[in-house]
Amino acid sequence: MKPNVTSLHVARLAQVSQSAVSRTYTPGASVSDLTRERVLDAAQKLGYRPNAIARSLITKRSRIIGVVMSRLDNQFYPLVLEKLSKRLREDGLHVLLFISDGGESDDVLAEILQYQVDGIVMASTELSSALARDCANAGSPVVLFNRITRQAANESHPASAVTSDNEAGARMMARHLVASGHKRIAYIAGTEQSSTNVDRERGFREELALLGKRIHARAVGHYSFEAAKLAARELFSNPADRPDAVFVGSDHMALAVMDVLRMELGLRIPEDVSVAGFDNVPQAAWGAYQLTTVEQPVDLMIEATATMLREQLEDGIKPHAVTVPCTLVVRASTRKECQ
Amino acid sequence: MKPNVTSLHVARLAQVSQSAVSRTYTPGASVSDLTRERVLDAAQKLGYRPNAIARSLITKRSRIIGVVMSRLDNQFYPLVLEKLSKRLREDGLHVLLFISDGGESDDVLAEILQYQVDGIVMASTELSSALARDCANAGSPVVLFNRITRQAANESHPASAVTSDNEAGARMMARHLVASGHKRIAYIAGTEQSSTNVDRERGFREELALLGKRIHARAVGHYSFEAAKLAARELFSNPADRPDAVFVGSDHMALAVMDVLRMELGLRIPEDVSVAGFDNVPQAAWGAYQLTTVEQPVDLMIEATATMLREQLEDGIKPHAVTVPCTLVVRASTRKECQ
DNA sequence: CACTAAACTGCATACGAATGCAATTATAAA
DNA sequence: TTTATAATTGCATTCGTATGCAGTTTAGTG
Repeated sequence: MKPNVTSLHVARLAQVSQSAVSRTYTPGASVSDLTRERVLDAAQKLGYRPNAIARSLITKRSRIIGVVMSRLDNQFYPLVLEKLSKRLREDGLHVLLFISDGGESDDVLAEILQYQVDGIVMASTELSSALARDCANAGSPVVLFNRITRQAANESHPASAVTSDNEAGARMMARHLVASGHKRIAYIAGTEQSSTNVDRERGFREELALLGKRIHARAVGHYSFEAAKLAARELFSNPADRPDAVFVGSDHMALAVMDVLRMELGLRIPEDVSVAGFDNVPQAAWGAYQLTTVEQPVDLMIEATATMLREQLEDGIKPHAVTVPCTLVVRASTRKECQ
Repeated sequence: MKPNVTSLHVARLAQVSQSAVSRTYTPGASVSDLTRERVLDAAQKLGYRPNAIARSLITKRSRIIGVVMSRLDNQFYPLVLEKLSKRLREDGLHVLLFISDGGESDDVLAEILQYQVDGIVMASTELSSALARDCANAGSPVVLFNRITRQAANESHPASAVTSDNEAGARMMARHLVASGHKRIAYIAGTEQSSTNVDRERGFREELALLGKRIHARAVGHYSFEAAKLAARELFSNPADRPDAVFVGSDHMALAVMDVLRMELGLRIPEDVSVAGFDNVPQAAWGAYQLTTVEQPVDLMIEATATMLREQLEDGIKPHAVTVPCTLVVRASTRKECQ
């Protein structure tokens, strides 16, 4: 049923050795043009394709990168995935995808490691020290994407990290909101212990403090659409003390917040309340939202990820952390002047 | 640096043969409890993980499914990907992801086949006959997801297909729009030669005909956000002959259309024009859009895909086509009564 | 207690390609 | 033309695990 054609079959037809066939498909190996031609000819006739599995077994390189994600409902991540996949393909790498909702990340990692992946990109969970050690032992470089652990910055820690400058981004937003005259500025957090949230909240809080302000009200949205709706209802339940601006920890949540403010509470944006987010997902630019936000430079982050993987794979460079700059994107969801 | 621990190392430590180690990790193999325990013990100590690559080489099962996607910007697909990945994992299968923008699907397929995948899910392109043959020769069942070829329905063709009943869905929408009194009904097509568009457009056209109506105006949006905007501008450029409803070939495009109608043309939805889509992506339910649409039952489609793969893998069942029913989801973007 | 069946174990080999090594051939230098 | 050198080639082995086979132990039965 599946009479796999192997390099040996090709070799026989081409009247050369199996080695010659192998060398034909190994860039940089020593084969004469004549031999190569005969091999390719025979391969063509037989419909031969080198078996990547067998190759991996002996080279100890699978050319597979394990990518762990959760929350593909937040458009930020599908875009990352798309670009990452394309970018890695340029380096001859392929993506083995795992969707993990958090809890079972240990199992997921075990499965990934079985496939002898050349590297791992984690865009879902923080990496526990135990897991990081496992990966290091397995010889698989790990890149944390859009998250960082305290240890990752530390040279001795075996995981790299790529993040945008979340703290600086949040500071920009703080300045923007204050400069446009907002007085009662609220914050809706993502997952509280996540590094992105910690950094964004810290930057926001500290910059407000520098400007003589403070976070007027706060709720937690866990980076989830539904939880963000609840958070919005909570923050705006008391009309007497309603925020005049709310900085939301991610666009995904911010869009949910806007829906609640407008549809449920009948508030106008930005006249009654300004809303700002973080990420700059495509929907933030949609006409009905026009969300002011902080852009995370996905392309740069992807490039950094790919570079880091390659460096660690080929040059044995030590894991380290890379941070790329954010940009403020002002749209119509925050008002310019405010009295 | 990467002193891979193999079954042989475990065997030595556990004082058993390598076979015993292998059998411990092979469900259904014959090992005594004592032996298994010793093996697991030793494995634990050494941090052993079976090498999936080596296993695949000999079993000729990689437990990898190649998934080809494009357009992750259309939220429908990330959700499919997420659910598919989770569902396949339940069957012990993993997803090797490829993003293809169309043209290079031949190359992509070649790379996929090198990994000896157990099956392929194509959610990007139609499958050319040549490629289908390649896959069949390689022994990899192919499931076309949300697309179908004429031949796929044919028993002799080597590719399966999972689709929703696009034609019936479009018919529902035609009835809905006519029943609510719309007179000048436009259609914005997706990629014209795609099976989804062909089926949707046919169903829509034919049902309108049954109701004594016809498509009043038509443009093409290529399933792209930007192209849909152009299409909307084109259709609504002449105020004298403006459609009073537009059925858009996908939600992704429909949302773009709504933006143009409201932001650029100052039209009210649904008072001035009704808009309807297809897919029922999460954003369709968002407050600012509330898009009437036809729901494609993703869960059923995923289940059908997983089942089909398993059947073809394990039971050698022939490829075939599965169609699951759609549902009309009426929201606020289409008006109820119209005079 | 004897005897058959079942469960278990280890040996040896296979999966398909890559690669060090030695042998051979082609090329360049003298 | 001769010799030194580089390029090419095939042989044999290796990667880590699964599995048929034959031998051994255990359990089951009368």
